[in-house]
Amino acid sequence: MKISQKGLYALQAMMMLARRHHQGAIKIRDIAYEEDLPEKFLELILLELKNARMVESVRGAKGGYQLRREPSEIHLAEIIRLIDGPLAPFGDAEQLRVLIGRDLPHRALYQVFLDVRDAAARILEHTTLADLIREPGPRSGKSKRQRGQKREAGSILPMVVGSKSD
Amino acid sequence: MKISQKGLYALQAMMMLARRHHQGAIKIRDIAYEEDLPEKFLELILLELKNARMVESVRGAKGGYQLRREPSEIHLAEIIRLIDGPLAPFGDAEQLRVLIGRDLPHRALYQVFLDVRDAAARILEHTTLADLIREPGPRSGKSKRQRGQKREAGSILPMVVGSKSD
DNA sequence: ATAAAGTCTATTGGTTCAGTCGAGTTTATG
DNA sequence: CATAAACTCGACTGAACCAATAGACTTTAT
Repeated sequence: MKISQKGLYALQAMMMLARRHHQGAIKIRDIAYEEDLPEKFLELILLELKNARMVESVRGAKGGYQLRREPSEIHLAEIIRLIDGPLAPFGDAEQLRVLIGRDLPHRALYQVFLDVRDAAARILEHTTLADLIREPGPRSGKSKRQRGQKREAGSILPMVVGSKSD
Repeated sequence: MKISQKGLYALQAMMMLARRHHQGAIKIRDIAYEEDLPEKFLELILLELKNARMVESVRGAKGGYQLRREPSEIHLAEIIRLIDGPLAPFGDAEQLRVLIGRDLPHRALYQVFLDVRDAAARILEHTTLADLIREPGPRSGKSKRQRGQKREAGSILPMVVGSKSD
């Protein structure tokens, strides 16, 4: 799964709307300005998010966009699937399961692909916009971890300084 | 990370060479025929794999390609990085670490991206061609799991029949 | 010599990506 | 009720990338 520039913009816009969830409709222009996104392109993205019923629009003067659900009810996987397609690194999960069943010489390979997609899904289907908008800055060393959610797992692991892993 | 058709071809070709690792150089034509890959395109891919020192070529009549290392020493991540780039779903690991350090409003988002790439890396950097070429068919219900390697983890999990997960 | 094989550069047709334009519709407000 | 602010929607574009092909060239076994 590759996240495109458009996908990143969508995620940024949704984070911004989540941060201002209490403030009613936010103008496209304000989102574009604050997140530094191309306005016309953002317009297109918000339209898609609206058709997918993740946000709603208010038309006319004083209009704008707002989330249709609580930030804690919007998972990153939804947004990414909408804009960039399936989470699997090749094809989609259903297709991979078929290939694992039919293509004997390559089934082990497709099983690895499916394992990778499952690992990504486990993360992205459990992380919500609400998870992303707490602790805006690095202040306050210990922030309370609510409900045993994962998060920060990667950053706790010992990290070699010049790892150059990619 | 998205695996392209070209990336899949590369993985298939490498699996085929791993299966015949004992047989010396294999002709491009034979690989193309047996794996059903476009011959001229495969030629290009093998050249790249050669420049990356994963395979070596023998020129002239009786020539062909063969692995340069044992199948158990060739990790899927190497092949995928060569053909399709970094494992991260956006940018690469180094870049993400910089963004996590600098882009405070979005650091949580980039951390999730990094978690996804780490999850993929854990799988793809530990799976080798040797892992893929054992048990060609579904025969022999129990195959010996060597050295506590993961594998098959996904397929053991309870799977809802009509999951439609992507 | 020559046929069989890999090497290498160029090119092509198609698709996706990132983004722009502009005409249209809706609505708050004076 | 005029109008400006805002969303809606379809068309379009240039660049990059993808999958694949073509063809000339070099190397080597026999």
